[in-house]
Amino acid sequence: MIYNGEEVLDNITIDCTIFGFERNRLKILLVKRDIEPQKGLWALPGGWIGVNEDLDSAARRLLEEATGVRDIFMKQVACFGNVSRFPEKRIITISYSALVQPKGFALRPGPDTSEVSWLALEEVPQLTFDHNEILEASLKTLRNHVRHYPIGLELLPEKFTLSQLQALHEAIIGKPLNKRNFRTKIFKLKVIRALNEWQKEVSHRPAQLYSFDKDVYYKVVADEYEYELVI
Amino acid sequence: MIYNGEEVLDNITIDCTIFGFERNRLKILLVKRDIEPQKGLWALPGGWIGVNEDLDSAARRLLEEATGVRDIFMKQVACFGNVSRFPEKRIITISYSALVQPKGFALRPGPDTSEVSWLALEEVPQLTFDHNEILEASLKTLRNHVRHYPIGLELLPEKFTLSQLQALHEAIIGKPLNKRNFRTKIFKLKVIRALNEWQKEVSHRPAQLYSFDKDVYYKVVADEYEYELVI
DNA sequence: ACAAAAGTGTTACTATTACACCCATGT
DNA sequence: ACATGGGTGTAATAGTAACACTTTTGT
Repeated sequence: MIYNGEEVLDNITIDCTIFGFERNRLKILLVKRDIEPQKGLWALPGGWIGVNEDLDSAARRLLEEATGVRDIFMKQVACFGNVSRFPEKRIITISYSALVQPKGFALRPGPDTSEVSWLALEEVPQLTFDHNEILEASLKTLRNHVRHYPIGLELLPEKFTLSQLQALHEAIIGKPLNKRNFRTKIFKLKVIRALNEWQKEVSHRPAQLYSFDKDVYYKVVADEYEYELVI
Repeated sequence: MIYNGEEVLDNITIDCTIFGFERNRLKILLVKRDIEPQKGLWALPGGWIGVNEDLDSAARRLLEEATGVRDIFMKQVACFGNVSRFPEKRIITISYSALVQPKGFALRPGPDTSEVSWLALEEVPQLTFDHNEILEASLKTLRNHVRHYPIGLELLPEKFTLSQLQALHEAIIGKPLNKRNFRTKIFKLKVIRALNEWQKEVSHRPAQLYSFDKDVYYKVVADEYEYELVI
């Protein structure tokens, strides 16, 4: 099949669930579909895979074309391919997901989309096809991840306060955490480093700023590989 | 594309990584490929997806056709689709995985396979295409699972000893565990129940037999959903 | 009596939880 | 002075890790 001048696989697509964190809310990057079917509905950004394109590269290209968001590290989440998920023909969709800081990207709609925007998780409307399900799956994966691994390097600014980090965790898991105990836990992991800097111009005691220690962070995240029995 | 009289998608396949546990060794269900290309090499069981078949159903059907193993619960693991992974044309493979007790199944090769067998993990040879990678991915997922959730209901006989359960954990994570502490941990989870029965005809003190409490087991495994922050 | 594997007691240490409290800033 | 969040102390409880020891069977 030819699409926008390129030869693409005609029965497989990629869709991306991009999470952002802004003003203490978890957000999702969505596009407004500008072609039939389901024109006008919001959708996860994605599209067709080129015949000579690896899956990860296709995901990167498609995300950039549809939204302008580029150079981020996405991970495969799952594959959706039931017979009835798509109205006209059998299409199998591979979903990818990533975490980013919305502030860092200039959004720009692609050829098939009229709008691109970050929507707060609680305000996500009905999406095209089975995209709500795909989003749910990514969210579940993210929530599972945050239980066992540190998070935030991709979602927070370079320098952040402990309250921001806590708010991020709370936004993801959807419930409040105890300040004292949250801090103890985070410090124990040694993934963040206190800076000699403080918040400015806030009408309360300024919070100290922290940064992730990237070496430690990546090592801890990667110990998906060093197994102890936790259960 | 028509395959064995059925219309199938011509660029997507499913392959299954089935883990078994026997004589304290982790085993993999493999088939010997009997068609070109790569005839004679061992492979993960799988095949083409029917045009009117959901992914999960296709996985079940394909596993049964290729090996005789049926009625087991498989889970999707990942999707492999790089351009060069398959020699002749672009094929995308969705991998599924499950845990079973080898004893329970009569193996029977399918139309394209000359042999079916359980091979110990350490003895898995070079497989067709990128099947070694697919197996690695499933193994990694299994190892990750066993860190956080109880395991064994599908892999052990109805009644088992604590040493068997420990050996299973050791086989999966690949290192020895302390008996005392393993037991304390397992009991704390409340997923197993002591029976009023003991091993027979062993030349040492007979071990007590246990069973999984299925209700509790499934509840604990399913609390993928009840998030506390563990990190 | 001995080998082999099953099974238990105990202790030092670390982590978790739940509170209560103090601190620094802008208005 | 006070509201607002930032930040700390502490004590009871629970979980972890390591090691030594006892028990029950067949030979």
